[in-house]
Amino acid sequence: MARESDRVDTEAPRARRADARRNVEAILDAAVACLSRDPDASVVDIAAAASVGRVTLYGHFKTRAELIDAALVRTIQHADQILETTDTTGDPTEALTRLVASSWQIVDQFRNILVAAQRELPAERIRGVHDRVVRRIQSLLERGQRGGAFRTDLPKRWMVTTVISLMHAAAEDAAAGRVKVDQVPGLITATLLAAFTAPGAKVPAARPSA
Amino acid sequence: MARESDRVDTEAPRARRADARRNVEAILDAAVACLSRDPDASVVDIAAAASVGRVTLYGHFKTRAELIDAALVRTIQHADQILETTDTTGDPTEALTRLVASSWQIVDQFRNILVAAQRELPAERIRGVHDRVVRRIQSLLERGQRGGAFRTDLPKRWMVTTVISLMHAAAEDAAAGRVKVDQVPGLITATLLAAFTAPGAKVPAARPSA
DNA sequence: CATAACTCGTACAGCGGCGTACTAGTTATG
DNA sequence: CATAACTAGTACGCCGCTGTACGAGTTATG
Repeated sequence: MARESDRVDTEAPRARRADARRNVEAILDAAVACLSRDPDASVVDIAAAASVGRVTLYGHFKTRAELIDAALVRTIQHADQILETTDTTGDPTEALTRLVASSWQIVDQFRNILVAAQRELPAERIRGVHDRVVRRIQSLLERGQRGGAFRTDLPKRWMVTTVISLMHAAAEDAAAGRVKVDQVPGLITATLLAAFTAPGAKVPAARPSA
Repeated sequence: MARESDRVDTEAPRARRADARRNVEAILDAAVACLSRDPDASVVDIAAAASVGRVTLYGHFKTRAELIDAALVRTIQHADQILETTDTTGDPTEALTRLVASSWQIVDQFRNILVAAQRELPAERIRGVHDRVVRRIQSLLERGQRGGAFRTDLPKRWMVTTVISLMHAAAEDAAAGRVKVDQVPGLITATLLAAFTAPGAKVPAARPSA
């Protein structure tokens, strides 16, 4: 079935007026900001933060779910752009280090958006939206496996899960002040590089990325 | 300040009537069951599941939060009992294997209770309740570090976070059908044993626990 | 068996969020 | 400049959940 929110980059048959487009942007910005602070932020909060009447908001997004979906898509696209500029070629261990450094920043900033989405949107929708970024991780892992840098005795799915879950866990620990933010990427990479080493092989030393 | 729910194993000044105690048990059972299915389960749902009037429920738990707190405590105690019977002596890698096998089952069953608690209860309360079980993991890790089995270049806190987060991630993957339940403990241990190997050292082979 | 403990159902009040009508006003755009 | 697009505000109606009050019935317990 077709979703309205598929028109993310395609445009409606009739061009919308300039101020309308500006408002939609403001609403999405506000949504991202509010939901990042509080995943339970209400439509009222978001409309207020966007300096827009609540009714106006409903003019652009039929329901709260649709709004959150749009905010999620926007965030993911933003993230994907950043990851696009991250060099994932060369030595897989170093590439993983770079990828983790970039990804974690995003995860840390926007994880609450994901929380909001998980409460409002069906699970498969969320997976669908994350497809590109997951694929990015997966293909790096596969390349590392083919080159012998990463172990091949674990399912690829599980390795991806490991990467993602450690980044989220680190974000929570950082938010709770349990670890210092600037040392987080180092912790994640040091852990992942070891975790992805085959039994019997020697664990490579993690090198700082910055 | 003192909490009402501290009277978990201590008893009230006046002994309560037998049927009252039975009802409280039924309510707690129902709460655990309902919240496991849906972390947003309402008081109505829980009362119904316990075959008890909603008002009766309120007679025992002043608020929804108090009920969830009690359900959480009950679950943790139950978990702690199971972990109590798990042998964490001997070779640390094997001990970790056993501990993960036991713990994961619990996490898989009851993670939704934690979700409910996280939405209703203050974070420090949740950490407080988990204290014993976290300590259990931590002391095993420390023992492994002293014996040279586990790396010492990562903060203990982070290693504990890694253990816990992988178990939760695995539980979600299992619930989504992304991995088969019976191979999950193996995946977690294989990953953890490698992750906890020092750079330059060889990763030990994971041995099945069952 | 008498009393206190406990339970039940219904009903009510409050809250906050969601989504919609309606009217009146403003502003971009051809 | 005329029209259509857009916005604002207010005011509803709806819903579900929480917590409380009441009055009457049941049951364990000394």
